[in-house]
Amino acid sequence: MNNAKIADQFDQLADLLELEGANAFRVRAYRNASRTIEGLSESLASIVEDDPAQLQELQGIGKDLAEKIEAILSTGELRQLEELKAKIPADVVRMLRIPGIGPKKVATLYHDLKITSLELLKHAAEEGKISELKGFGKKTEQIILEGLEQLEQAGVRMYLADAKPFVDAIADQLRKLKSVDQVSVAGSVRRLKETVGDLDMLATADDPTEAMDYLANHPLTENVIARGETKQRVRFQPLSPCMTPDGNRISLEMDLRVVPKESFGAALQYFTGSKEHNIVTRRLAKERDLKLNEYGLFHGEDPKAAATEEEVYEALDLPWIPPELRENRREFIAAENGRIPDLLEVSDIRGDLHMHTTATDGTATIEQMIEGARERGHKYIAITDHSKRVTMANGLDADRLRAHWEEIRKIREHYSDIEVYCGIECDILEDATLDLPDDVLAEADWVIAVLHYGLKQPREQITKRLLTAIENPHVHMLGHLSGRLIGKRPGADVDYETIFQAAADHGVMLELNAHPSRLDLDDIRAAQAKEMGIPIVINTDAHSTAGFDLMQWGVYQARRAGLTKKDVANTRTAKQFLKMLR
DNA sequence: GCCGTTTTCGGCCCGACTGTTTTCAGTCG
Repeated sequence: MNNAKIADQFDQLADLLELEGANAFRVRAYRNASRTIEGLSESLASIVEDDPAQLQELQGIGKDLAEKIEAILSTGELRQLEELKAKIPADVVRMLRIPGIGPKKVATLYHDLKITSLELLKHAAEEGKISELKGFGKKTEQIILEGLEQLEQAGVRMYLADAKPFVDAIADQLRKLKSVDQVSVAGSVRRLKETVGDLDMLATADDPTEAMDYLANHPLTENVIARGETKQRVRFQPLSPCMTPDGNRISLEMDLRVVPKESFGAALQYFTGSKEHNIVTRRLAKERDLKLNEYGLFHGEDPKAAATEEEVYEALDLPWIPPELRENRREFIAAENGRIPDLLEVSDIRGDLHMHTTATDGTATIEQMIEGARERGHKYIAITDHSKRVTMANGLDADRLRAHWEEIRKIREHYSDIEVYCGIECDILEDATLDLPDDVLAEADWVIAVLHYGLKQPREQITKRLLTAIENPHVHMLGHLSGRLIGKRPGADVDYETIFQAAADHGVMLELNAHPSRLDLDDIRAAQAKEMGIPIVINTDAHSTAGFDLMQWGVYQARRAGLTKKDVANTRTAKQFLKMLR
């Protein structure tokens, strides 16, 4: 039973309690606990094994929830959850996912109309039975019918890499409007989350009409969902490309908020979120007898801070907190201790240590890759083509690999301003052996060990395979660790705690693969690796020279993990980097 | 259900917008 599953049980219980009309703060307690658990770097199982009393030291976990965690760990389930699941049909919980419909309305539909499935809900709406209920009307019926259509899409998120250029472009367009003063992207895009659900935009203007009209009439806008004095929500036409692995197009929605100039900082702080972060900032305001909202920080009617984020945080006795860290994980503790990290920048990266050439599945030659890396200012690179098991990519056996390295050695003679290492992306086979013999690996400057096949093997076997690689003295780094893709296709089931401990013990580095759909090391795990002192390497896995440009997405992920220049190995000079190798 | 320089009770962030209302509850972020 891992942390994610326990967190999920608490989330499910929160949904069900909400439907039961439980105290809203009790529901929130479960959701808070779930979030705390998700953000934990240590597993609950090992905490309990160590000392169960430590559970109650976790944020938002008291006596009751600590007992529930222990019960889940020992019995594999949560009794209250099983009881409520038996009582309330799963489709009733699914109804909560319909936008505009919440727990109160779902409970009414369930209790008064005995609607127990999505099918019954559809029929009831079509027959006009829902609008007869008190508190419901024709419009609600319409919302339900439309919502049912979109239920498949609900909760679908888009890659940051797809969303960000789009939102940035809209921001630029809004900036050109006469009446608009400042514009900033906000929400999860500003926080650089790896995937985003909807888009948030903030503008300042004395009169919001022009900005709102512009967005409402934008060629990519499908329809306006809501429009008020200061806030407008629109749905865009389905964009391509989109994030779903099966190629579904998704419609994005954007909130545009327009506030007066003098409120820009407070509004940006509010609109950037996260919601959990804001709950804390507002509580901190309250403790100081102040009130924080999107218009400013007020003492009674007196504005204390509003124009910039910096002054809002300062008035709360906090340093400015980078948006990437605003998740109410550890940023407030860090801020109080003056330990907000100086986050990694793209320009800090000096080398890229994972790339392919025409020798296997790359589209550029060795020379072209070296030239491309030089153009981007890299001081060192490793050419790491595939090993033979990856037949699809024309993987290299020992003989071809040695010839390939010989060629690299010849070519690198011509470059004095960039170091080029002879590397290999060596597969860890299903039987927990490596795809190339030790004597070949020993000749390499740089060895990446990766899983490509047998990702569905049980956790024990996957973990054993990774341990084999870590224990091989020639392996320097574990490459895209889990094969994880964002979206529907799950990665391998890995015992991260064991792997990280072994990597720390053996001096093996971990890769943060910068490909936007394959950010293998998520921010929580990257933070954990940092805590354990394991060097992280951010690579692009470039298959062409254009592939080098993916580096920023890995850096964004690293920033969310709170990583600094010091935590990332390939910010070092070539000489320092080589020294770090075991 | 959690939490405590208002610590074992009584709080728990705050405002915009919509739909169904006649002053507000529900939902959302």
